[in-house]
Amino acid sequence: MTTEQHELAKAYRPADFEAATYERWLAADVFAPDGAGSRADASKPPFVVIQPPPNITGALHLGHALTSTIEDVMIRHARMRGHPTLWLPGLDHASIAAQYVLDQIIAKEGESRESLGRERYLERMWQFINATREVMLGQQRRIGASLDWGRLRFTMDEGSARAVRVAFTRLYDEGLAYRSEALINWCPGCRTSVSDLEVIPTEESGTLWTIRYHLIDEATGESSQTEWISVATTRPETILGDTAVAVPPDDDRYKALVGRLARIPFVERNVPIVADDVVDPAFGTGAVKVTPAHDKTDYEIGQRHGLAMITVLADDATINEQGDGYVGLDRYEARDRIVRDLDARGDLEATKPHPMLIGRCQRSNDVIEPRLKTQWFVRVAPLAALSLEATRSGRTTIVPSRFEKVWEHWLTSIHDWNVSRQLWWGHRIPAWYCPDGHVTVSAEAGGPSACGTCGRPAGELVQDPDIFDTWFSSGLWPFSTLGWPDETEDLRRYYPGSVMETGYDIIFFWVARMMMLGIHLAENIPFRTVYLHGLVKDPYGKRMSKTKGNVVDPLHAIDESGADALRFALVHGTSPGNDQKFRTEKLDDGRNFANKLWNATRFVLGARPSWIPADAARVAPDVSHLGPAERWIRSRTAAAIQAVDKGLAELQLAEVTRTLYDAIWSEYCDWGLELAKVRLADANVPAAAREATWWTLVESLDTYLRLLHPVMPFVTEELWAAIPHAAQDPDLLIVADWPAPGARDLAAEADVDAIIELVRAIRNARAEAGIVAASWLPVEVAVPARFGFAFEALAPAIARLTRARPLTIHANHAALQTAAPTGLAVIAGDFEARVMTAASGPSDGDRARLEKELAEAEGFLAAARARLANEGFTSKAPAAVVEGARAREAELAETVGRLKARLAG
RNA sequence: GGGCGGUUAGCUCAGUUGGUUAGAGCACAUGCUUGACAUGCAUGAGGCCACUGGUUCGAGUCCAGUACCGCCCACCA
Repeated sequence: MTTEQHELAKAYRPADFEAATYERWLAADVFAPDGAGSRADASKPPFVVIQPPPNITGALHLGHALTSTIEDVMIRHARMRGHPTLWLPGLDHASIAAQYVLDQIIAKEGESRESLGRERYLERMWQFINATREVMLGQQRRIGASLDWGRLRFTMDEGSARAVRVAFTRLYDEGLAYRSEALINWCPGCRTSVSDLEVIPTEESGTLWTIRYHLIDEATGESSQTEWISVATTRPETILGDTAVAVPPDDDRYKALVGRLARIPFVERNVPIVADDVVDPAFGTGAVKVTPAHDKTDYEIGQRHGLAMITVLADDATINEQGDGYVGLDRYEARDRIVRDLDARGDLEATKPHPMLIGRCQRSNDVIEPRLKTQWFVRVAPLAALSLEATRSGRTTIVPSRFEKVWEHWLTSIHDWNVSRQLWWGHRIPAWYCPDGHVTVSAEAGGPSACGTCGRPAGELVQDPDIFDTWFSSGLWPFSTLGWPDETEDLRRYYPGSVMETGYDIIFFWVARMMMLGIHLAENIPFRTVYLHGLVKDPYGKRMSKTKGNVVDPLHAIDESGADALRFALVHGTSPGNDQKFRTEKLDDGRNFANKLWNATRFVLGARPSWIPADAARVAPDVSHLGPAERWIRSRTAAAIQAVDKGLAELQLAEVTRTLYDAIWSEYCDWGLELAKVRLADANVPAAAREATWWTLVESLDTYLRLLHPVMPFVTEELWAAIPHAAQDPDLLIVADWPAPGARDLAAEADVDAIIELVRAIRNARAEAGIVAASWLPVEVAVPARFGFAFEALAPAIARLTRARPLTIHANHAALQTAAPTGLAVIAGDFEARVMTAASGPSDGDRARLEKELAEAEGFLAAARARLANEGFTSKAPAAVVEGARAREAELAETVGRLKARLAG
């Protein structure tokens, strides 16, 4: 195989290659599990990630970028491990959200839903989404998402449409979907019903009015002027629909009134006084007006007591013909008028401010009105039970597990799902009504040929004008995208999915619905793992929103810092289920890291021993020529592989970036390259050894690029193309093999770590003493026998890093003291050194540093001794811990002794 | 009203099953154009781990409670 010699630019400029790199992946056809460039091992189980299809309403935000990145990390990792991977792209038609956006757009053009009419409105919608579609898909490509574009799906395409029809028909036939009049949440702004989940309880200051309902005199049948019952309400306009007054069952104040009648003002209706447990005697007057058609609790009271249910609001939240005297008034105008009129009648007893929760529409923010409507519902209890069984049995696990509690609670107290919406953009409910009122539900694309009950021809049937809740089609996503209801090869192979990844904010909207519908309709759980990420918040912990103006545009971030930097920033800050605060400085960290890696690679390429050809194929370093530094590098790389594997297995992705950032920057670059640099340039080192050093650098770099690829795919692909490859390597890193775990070399790690500590200590002494950084000074070091070999091997590098000239080695401390009675004293672990300054004896600054070190060491020593003096510790702590404490004590005592000796001398 | 999460350096966050001296990045201070990298290098300063009590030889870590912040759920009109 020929290695494509890729010239590396001097500076890291992501904009110069990211787009081209993505094109190379596309051209190689590596995203699809069965693509031409796939190196998947068909015998391995497929790895399927289910992506929440973003709403086709416009631009993607940071939350989308986070989702795409996390999923791409999972997919790329699985792909490199040789699994056939499926990550299916898609878009959601987002019926209510899309209509809301489009309504605002056409409003600016002076149009409205009504002025356009259904057909033209829908044409306009297609026009709109055709424009946003490419923009949104382009954004996903820019972030590097390796989605299988050949399988792109849209929730309004025919595949989804058919799945919706079949799913609903099946539910209907099984009695799990039904049409009924019930109290639903009505949004006057959107002119549609919405589900309970779409109602946002909002803390607001309202008013609590206490009003009088006069009792009916049992003798005369007339409204009494002396007897009344006082009720408290926050919504006086609903008086018009009152059909009872409810009191607590055993309340002495009201016992005698139960069974009597009260007169509702304005509409002059006589209603019963009933006793009901739900009434709290401590709230308000202890008596409550009952409006069954406009309040959830009242509705239940109404059902229990067989009360009339009178709807007084029209679809636009004005008072309808039931509200005698107030017809046509807006609900709030009617409220004001009614309060005034009550006051005028002398029936307004009290007015006081009242903090309360008001339900607002998630989309339009309009105040939701509960009201009676005939709607389609899905009976979810049996489906919820199946979903609970799936998580309880562990067939599906939720990460993080604390969300299982939330899941349990919601699914055990779930209400039937109102699936019909009085909107236009969406899947039409496949129900037809004949003039006799028969209902025919049909999965046929063209509708039923005749009424299923009486046989009237199709021409006489009228289809339900309503459409489905967006989440109904989203709920079918894991299987509708694989060809369901047909028993396709894809469905067999890729269902259930491996991981369903999304934000915790749509656990009920989407995750629970997929689970319920998947288990029932596709007859298996839709996914084995639910991974929930947190929300991306602004630097102050507030939700990002356009109205707040605190949004960070992912594309802008990519323009500024590169897609890899954005991905790094997002992954670095994420942990399962937890929100992250995002500040743009985080992008700098990612970009700087990529830049560091870029330059490290340039260094390694430039440090190639001249006799190795530039296009040489990769060879493993000759182990017989490895020095301590090389062994250390390899061992640290092996440690990184372990840590990264662990992080990925546990879905602790921030652990992965942390590990790699430290390993690459603080270990490989700061010490690995610095130590190797000297050896590579040292003419005294045999060629074979220098060769081994270089191949070690290449080998570790190669491993780090592979490990980092899932998180930072662009820069790693670009850099990988420039380094030597092994014969079995593919052309592209994206399909290269994931690194195999290697063995640690703890002896080498211990040696080099100790030497690093010495180098740091010498630098510190020099800096504290104010020695000019560039000056070279003689350094004398006492090297304990056990470090002898490693120290000698690394001596040239140590000399360079400490600016020691010459660097003289002594066999023991006594020899050092004799040879170098003066100079800056450096005591680091078992090493002791002297930096020979011109001055003789410890200077004041030197003395201060040593005294500080002594005080510190003495403090630790005292603590160690106290611990060991504690009989409880020595008898109860594990032997290894006690042993460690003893060793620690000895070491500290040694250090203290040497510091004291130095200060005395 | 019920439940969940958070509280560790100025800021953003790590901290494995309790065990030597609590870490990182950014910001800060000082000094460096050291032939990969100033998007950098070196060195340093900076923490009563929210509070109270308990368990333990030993607590940032486990338990109970408190405070504050955030979120979810819920039929006080």
